[in-house]
Amino acid sequence: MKSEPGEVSIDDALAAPDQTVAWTGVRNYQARNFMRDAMQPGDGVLFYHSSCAEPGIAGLAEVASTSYPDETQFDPASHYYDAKATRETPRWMLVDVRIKKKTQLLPLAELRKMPELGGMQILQRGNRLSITPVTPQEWQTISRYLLKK
DNA sequence: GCCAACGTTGGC
DNA sequence: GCCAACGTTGGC
Repeated sequence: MKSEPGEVSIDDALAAPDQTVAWTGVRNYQARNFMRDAMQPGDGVLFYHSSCAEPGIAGLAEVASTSYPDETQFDPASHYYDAKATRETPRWMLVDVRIKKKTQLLPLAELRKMPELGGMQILQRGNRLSITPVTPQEWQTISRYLLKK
């Protein structure tokens, strides 16, 4: 899951109550559908810093809730306000994400050097989705790399 | 700041 | 439903 550290960094998430943040601001249907339909509490999350000086994986997290409406869609003062969304028929759903471990940054450039990750969705040309699935093999490769001393 | 790639919008 | 125009993402 991508986050711009200028908005919510892994340190921001660590400082939040219960190390948990609501994943607000997703306004892409595919990404929303992953949160709404595919994610379960306890699922592993790679916390990725995007649009910053050093893009890459900053730590390990987990899905900490089932999906529920993103409050920011109802708030006219929010950058993420959506006039077409109502409380009766919300358009944007999110999940809570709890940080489990901040790690050394695993930079995008390093990810690209790992042959086992050649098929990883986030590394594909033109990928822009802020939430993408990770295969068990990719998870193994990355979490081992992150947790090794 | 550039720009490739992709998503969304809206006229027809 | 098509598709051109426009907006956004995100690495570099």
